[in-house]
Amino acid sequence: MLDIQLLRNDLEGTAQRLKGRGFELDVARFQELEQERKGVQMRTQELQAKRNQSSKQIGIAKSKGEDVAAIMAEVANLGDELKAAEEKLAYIQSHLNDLLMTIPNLPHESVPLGKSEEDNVEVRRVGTPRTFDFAVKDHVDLGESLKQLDFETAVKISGARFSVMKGQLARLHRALAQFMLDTHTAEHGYTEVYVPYLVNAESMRGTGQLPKFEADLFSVQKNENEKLYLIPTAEVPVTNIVRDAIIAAEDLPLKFVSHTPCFRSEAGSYGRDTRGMIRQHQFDKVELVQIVAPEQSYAALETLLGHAETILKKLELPYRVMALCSGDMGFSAAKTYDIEVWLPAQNTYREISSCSNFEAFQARRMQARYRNEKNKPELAHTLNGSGLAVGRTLVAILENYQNADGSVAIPAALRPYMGGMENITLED
RNA sequence: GGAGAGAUGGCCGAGUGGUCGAAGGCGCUCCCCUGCUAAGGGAGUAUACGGGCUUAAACCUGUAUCGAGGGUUCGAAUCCCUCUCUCUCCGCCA
Repeated sequence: MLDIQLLRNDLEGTAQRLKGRGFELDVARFQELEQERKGVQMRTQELQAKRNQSSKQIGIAKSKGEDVAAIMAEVANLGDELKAAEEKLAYIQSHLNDLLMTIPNLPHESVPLGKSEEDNVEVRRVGTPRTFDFAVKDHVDLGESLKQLDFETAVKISGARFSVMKGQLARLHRALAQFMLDTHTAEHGYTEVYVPYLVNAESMRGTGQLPKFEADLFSVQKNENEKLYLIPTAEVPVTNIVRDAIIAAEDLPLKFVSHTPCFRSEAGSYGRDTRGMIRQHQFDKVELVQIVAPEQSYAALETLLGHAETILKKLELPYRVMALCSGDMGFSAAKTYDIEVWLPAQNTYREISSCSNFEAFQARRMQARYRNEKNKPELAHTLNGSGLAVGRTLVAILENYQNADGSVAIPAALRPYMGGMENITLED
């Protein structure tokens, strides 16, 4: 959520900046609502002040045993107008709030301007894609011929965009998550957290998934009038740890890492990546979350990005870092880097991590604050990044480490998690 | 699932219809005292939003907020209704 003051003070300028990320702010509607709000709010408060004063006088008079009939009569006809004014104010404010909740974050000044993926800027490339002296298979062919990846059974159990893994491959999947968690806790100073996978609507609003993106979420009915949502990323429960909290300055930065499944209905993406594990309704991810003081958030974004990159370096997977352009960033982000891993079978780099600074956008929705030097509560900045998406990392390992005979070498960093095993081989 | 108790500021805790945004304590900030430390004395110390003033802050002023929402009333932390959560006991369960 943007600071409403920003819209009041510089509506045109803000609208212009939002245009840069492809969002058309309804300036006229905001102005209209805001003007109406001002008038109604002033009138409401005026009436409330009058009522409060009269009521106070009634109290004083009664305690002195005086007659209060005159004051009572005076205040009596305030009631209807006050009630109407209060209702109208609530109505206007809820509309203003609805409008505010659907406005995306402003891009940071360092974000390249652009309309789509095409305009993202490559920041660096690390590692060299391996050259193969045989025809590469994609992860689906590899996994299926190893008899450890089974989409047909997944379809039977659940439907499209799910997968079943077995044997060594299932273990490798588990090993990856363990390896990532261990690296971030032992080497990068993150605190591991275990969090709910079902969250309430308030949490989804806090990080920005609601109200705008309900269609992308799975939900379950908790009771007649309450829904719970399956988390699309650990970002939601982990960031909401600090919702409605005031954190002591000395406790910042907070650094959490969490391994969770993620559930996405991905409505609107039908037809994209229908084959394989790239785009699934359910996948595992290790997520990094930081809560920091505002002046530190951009430095924190760089280090968080580095933490995610460390995993790829240790796994010796070639990747590149992209700075997303204004038009390609997510709703809540002020700045985002994507890490893309090399996939030989697709002969291209594919997203495996997304690291963002949200500045105060989520914190404002969540009322997540800390005490600054003046001991005043101030909105914190929130960041997160995948460190990494486990399923896609598995895909990258299969494809990059494949051998001519269809077996797959296990990266050295993972072997301790695989009982010393060096290759994934055919299993029955 | 059954029975009971509860939810008040950063924390503890008083407050059952009126000058209550809320006693008292702890904590914190500033000042005084003290050779240092400890102890002591004094003052201050919620948040959000509106309006005024302002480059901004500070400040002044108003409104709202005592788990959430609704109701009664001129007036609600206090009374009524609904909901949520927490705790205790019982049952069940991994």
